[in-house]
Amino acid sequence: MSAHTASPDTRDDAPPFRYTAALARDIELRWQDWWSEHGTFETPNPAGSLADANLAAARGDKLFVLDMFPYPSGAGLHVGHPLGFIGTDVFARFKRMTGHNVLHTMGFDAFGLPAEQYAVETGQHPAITTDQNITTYRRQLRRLGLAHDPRRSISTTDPDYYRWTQWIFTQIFNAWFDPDAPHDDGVGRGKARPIGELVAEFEIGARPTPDGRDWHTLTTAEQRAVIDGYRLAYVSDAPVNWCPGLGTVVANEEVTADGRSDRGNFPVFKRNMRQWMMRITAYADRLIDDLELLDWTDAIKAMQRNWIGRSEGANVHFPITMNDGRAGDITVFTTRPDTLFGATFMVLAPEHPYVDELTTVDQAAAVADYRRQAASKKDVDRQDENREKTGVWTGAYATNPLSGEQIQIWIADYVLMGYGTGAIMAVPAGDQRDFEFARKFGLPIPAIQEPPAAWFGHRGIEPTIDTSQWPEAFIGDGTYVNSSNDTLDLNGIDNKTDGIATVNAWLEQTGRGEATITYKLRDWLFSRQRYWGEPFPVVYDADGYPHTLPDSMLPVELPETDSFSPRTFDPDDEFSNPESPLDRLDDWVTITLDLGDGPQEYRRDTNVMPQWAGSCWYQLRYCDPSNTEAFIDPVVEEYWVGPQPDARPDHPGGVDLYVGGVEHAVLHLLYARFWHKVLYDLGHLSSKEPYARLFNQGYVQAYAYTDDRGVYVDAKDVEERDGAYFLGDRPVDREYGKMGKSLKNSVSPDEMYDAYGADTLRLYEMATGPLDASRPWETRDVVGMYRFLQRLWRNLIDEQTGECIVVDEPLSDELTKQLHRTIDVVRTEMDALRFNTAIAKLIELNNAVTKLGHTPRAVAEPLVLMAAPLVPHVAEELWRTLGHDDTVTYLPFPEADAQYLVDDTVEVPVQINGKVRSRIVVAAEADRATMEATALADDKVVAAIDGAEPKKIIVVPGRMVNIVV
RNA sequence: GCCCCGGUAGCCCAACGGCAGAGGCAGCGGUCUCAAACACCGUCAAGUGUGGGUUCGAAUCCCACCCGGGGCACCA
Repeated sequence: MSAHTASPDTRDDAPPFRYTAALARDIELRWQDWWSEHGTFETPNPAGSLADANLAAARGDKLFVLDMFPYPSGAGLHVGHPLGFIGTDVFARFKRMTGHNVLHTMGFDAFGLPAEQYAVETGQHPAITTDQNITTYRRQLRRLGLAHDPRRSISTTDPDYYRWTQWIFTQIFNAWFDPDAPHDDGVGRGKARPIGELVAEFEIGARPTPDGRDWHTLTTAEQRAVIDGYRLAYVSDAPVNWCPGLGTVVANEEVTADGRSDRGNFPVFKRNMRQWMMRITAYADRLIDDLELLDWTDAIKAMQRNWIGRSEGANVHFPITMNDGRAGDITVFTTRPDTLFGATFMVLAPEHPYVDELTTVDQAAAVADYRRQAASKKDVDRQDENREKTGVWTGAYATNPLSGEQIQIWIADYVLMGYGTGAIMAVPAGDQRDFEFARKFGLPIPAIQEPPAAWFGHRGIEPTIDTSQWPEAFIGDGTYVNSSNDTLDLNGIDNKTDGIATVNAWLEQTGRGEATITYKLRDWLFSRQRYWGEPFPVVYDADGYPHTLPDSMLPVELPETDSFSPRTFDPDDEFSNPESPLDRLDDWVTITLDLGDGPQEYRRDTNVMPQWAGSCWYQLRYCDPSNTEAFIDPVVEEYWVGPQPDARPDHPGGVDLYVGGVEHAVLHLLYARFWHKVLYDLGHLSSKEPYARLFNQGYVQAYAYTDDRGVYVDAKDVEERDGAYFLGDRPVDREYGKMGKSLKNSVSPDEMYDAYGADTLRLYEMATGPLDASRPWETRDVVGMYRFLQRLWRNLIDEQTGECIVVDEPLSDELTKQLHRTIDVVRTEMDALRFNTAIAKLIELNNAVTKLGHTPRAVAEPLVLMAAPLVPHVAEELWRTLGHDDTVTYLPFPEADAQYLVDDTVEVPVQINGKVRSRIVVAAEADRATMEATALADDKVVAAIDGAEPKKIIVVPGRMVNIVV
């Protein structure tokens, strides 16, 4: 529907000074140059290289507005990308005009898989493609007229930037998590401390070594091993997600629900490998608890809570006897210790280490067979909920610690080794999976709670504790039955909370178990076997122990090489092995350094960091981009992102407004919060959270079309005929989805600049709906905003001569009122990011001016100033035309005079029985009695009531009257 | 299955529990034009997804359900 994007004014007889696309282009390019030359959007800092403390104070209160870090894609921008960028720009510009020192800039998240994949596809070095893409992005963003401070724009690929990413890594590596350390604010415990303090505790014997030996009797290597086991960044040999199709391992957060990589959609396999991990699990509680301090949507908070998956319950020890006669116990994790009396069997994951030691001779063949089957299944398949339950008995028994009964030990693949302890107690009466399993294998299902009558009612059965009558397990609050032993009695308790507390106390008292918490969150797999990322600032000594490099040796620059392509494999080749491109660079890998013990030969780490590393702290660098002494000056940090106790006593600090899509809920947003908290704990930051307020913008969606093979075709080439859609002669099917490359439904902003100009595009994107709503792109609707700008222009400028035609005459009372009401609403709506309603009010005011036939200066000037955040170029031009010579950027936003916001008289509806039957005009401050009397005297009301006696009369002063008859 | 978000005119969207309409698109009629496009002026348009409930009064609050979008899911 390329025809739609042609400019509406293609004729050649347009008035010479009409606001056309060509004129808009001229104005926009001119002002963009002017802003650059004058450094209009440069924002002063309180200290450091960008300091101008006086100017900062003059600008007003600080405000940090941030867009999610864009990846500069090779395809350039489409009109969906800038939705959030324009929103933050309008907000930031508005706030500048209401007395704020606003920090707003944009850099590039240019390391990582997408950038590298693009380079591999195009056969060019990623450094080249990345530079090109950033250049394209900068051009397209500049063309939008975004008021960014260009001095603060950074790229994660700049050595000056990743020097500090590497420095932060060394901070994390050289730190450990002390679960007992009190927080700085005195509330709660658990924080990161420098690793040196741990060493000191071992040395003076304040902390016992893991195996109890005296620290000083350990060999140096043993001491290293102990210390490394505490670090927040550590090398671990554990199950990781190996993705042969990408040639690298990836984090849990990068694996989709169906077991594939979120980049490239390749299969992912669980494999034991030696990899760098980040101990994010240590922060699980704080990452959940501090969500309370954040002004984020409930949806995002829920996603983070869900991902961290904190689950409170108890570990319970079930005594067993091994095949060799040794006594032991199997520990299970349960969230329902109150149902322990109903545990009639136990299920181990097939991989559980005790299986061999428990399986009886009779069952050995069946168990071996089952384990083989389970091993051949992928995790994804094992987790398909609809699968029929399978499992085999090991032949062994455990003792239920509460009932004392002997219960069978089974293995089944619905129990996962990676969660809890890899073993469960099965309570078939109280857990649906266990219920199904017990039914299938004929295991006992004793009732341990009596469900409420309603439960039976819903299922159409009579209340009974004979579970053979039950269609499913009962989960909820019910009165306990069959739940007592000599020292514990739950019978009669009617709710879970009390039941759980009672059992937990008994477990701890008797040593049979203890209350505990488990998490779904795993440690963050941090190394990638790729080229295009930050090298680890790590070398290994002759004994294989890792050392971080001192600050003076940073950055570790990514070595130049032409063989940057990773070794990738058949995506299904599970048993392939990663090969990092840096491994091939022998000259680089081997290095002689003096790390304090004299020159020695070391081997560099050849992994690179994941894409998410650079985005964990970029907003801090925006604050202080050229600091060579620190990643951020503490004074600057406190100014821009420090806590604001005036706003609320427990304000955590962080960016004032962060706008981006919802897709980073458990990736970037979780990792960034984690790094921020570590840096806070180590005393480098005053803020404990990176993003105080998060706003999720909607997506721009568009129709997409598939041909008869189901392949997407270019939406631009599709035509509509008689309600059907065709590509040439071939009919195509219409779909609808997020604009982008994959659906081939992108519209480029360049097309919009050519047809209408950037101001129209900005206005259209903001007018189509509230910022958090997804909306369809309709190119043919854009013209509405273009017409508005043309009318605004025509109200101020003669289209034939280009002269300013505003007149100096007083405003009518009516227009004065409308102006002040508009100001009032526009201020409120812009402040709340509801630009669509602000725009509607401006159009209304402009339409009123149009009707006047001439434009008084007293309305023209505030109209231009109010439009300025939305359409900055044309606003600057009109402001010039009005005879001023300053930029509108820092002019005060118009203020409404309260006296014009109230009416002397109001028209209010009169309802009879809730239906509007008439309207009356009363004084605005008329009291109830006056309104009631006026209403009852109204002709239509008299007629409607028809002599009936009102039963009740409701009067809302200034609003309405309702007469009930 | 569970958790979020949303369903108002042909379309996109407004509406402190109080007159369903601010704005835009499309449609229709007109002005301009040889004609058209552009521009301008005017105009039409739904009773708010469905069913209950609370209330003097419900798009708005509550309950159940339907539809669309997003997230999570043998998590013990």
